[in-house]
Amino acid sequence: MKNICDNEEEHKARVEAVKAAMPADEKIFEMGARFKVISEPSRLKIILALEGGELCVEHITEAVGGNQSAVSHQLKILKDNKIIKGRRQGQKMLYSVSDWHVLTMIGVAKEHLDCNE
Amino acid sequence: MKNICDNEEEHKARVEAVKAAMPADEKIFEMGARFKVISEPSRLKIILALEGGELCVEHITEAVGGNQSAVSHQLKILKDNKIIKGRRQGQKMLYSVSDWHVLTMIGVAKEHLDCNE
DNA sequence: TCAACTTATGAATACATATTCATATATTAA
DNA sequence: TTAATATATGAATATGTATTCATAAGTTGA
Repeated sequence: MKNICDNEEEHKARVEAVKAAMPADEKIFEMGARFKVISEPSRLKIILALEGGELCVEHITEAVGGNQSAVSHQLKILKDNKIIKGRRQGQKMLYSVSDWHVLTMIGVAKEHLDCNE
Repeated sequence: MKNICDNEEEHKARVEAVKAAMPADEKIFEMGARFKVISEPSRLKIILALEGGELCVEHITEAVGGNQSAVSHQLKILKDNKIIKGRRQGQKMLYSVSDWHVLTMIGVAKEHLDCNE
C-alpha cells in the first residue's frame, strides 16, 4: 500500500501544508494553557461545583474538600485565566463560571468517560 | 439581594446537591489526565499535525520542530493515553489520531481563541 | 476603633514532568 | 550478517506547580 511518507515529493508538500495550517506558537501556547488550567483535579472539581451557579469560597471548599488556602490559590488561577469571575457580597466572595467554552469541553470529556450515571 | 450563601438551610442543601452531582474522584482524575495530555504545546502541535491524516515520526518532527527523541517521548504519552495510534510500515511508524473527542475539544479551544485565520 | 469573620497571599516544600543525550531496538537492503 | 535507516527508551537535569502553613487584608457589627 502506497503511503505518503514514502514519497519524497508528496512528503514535502504535506509537511509544508501541515506547517502552514499550524497556528502560531503563541496561539498553541494559549490553547495549551487553557487545557492545563482545567487539567488539575482540584480545579476541575471547583468548576463542576460552580456549574449550577455561584457559590462562596467556604461552600466551594466544603463541596470539593481540601482546605481554604488551597482552594483560594486555585480560584485565583481560574480567575486569572478568566474561567471564573468573582463578586463580593459583604464578607463573602461569590464565584461563578464565566467561560462557557470550558464547560463545553468538560461536557465532551464527561460524555466520553460516561460520567453521567 | 438575597443570596443562597447567606442562608444556612439552603446552603447545606446546595452543597449537598453539588457533592451528589460531583463525579467520583477517579473520574475527575481521568478527565484531568485527558486535558493534561493535550495541554502541553508540543503534544498539541503533534495532534494538530496529525489532524489531516497519518504521518511518520520524521515528518511529525519536521512539522512541529524539536528533535526526534522529544517527539518520540511525546508520541508515547499520546499513545499510552489512546489519543493517537500507530502502525508500522516498513521502517516507519505511522501515527494518526484515534480519539476524536480530543479533536472536538481542541476545535472548541481554537474557535474560542480565533485561531482560524 | 476593636473584634470576629472571610478570603487572599508569600514562602517553603514536595512532587511531577519536559527535554536532552546517549544508546538500544527494529527493519530493510546488500 | 553487516550497514544503514527509523524509532524508542533510560537516566539525568531542569523547570513548573500544587499544597501547606502562617499571616495579611478586606468587611461587618458593636
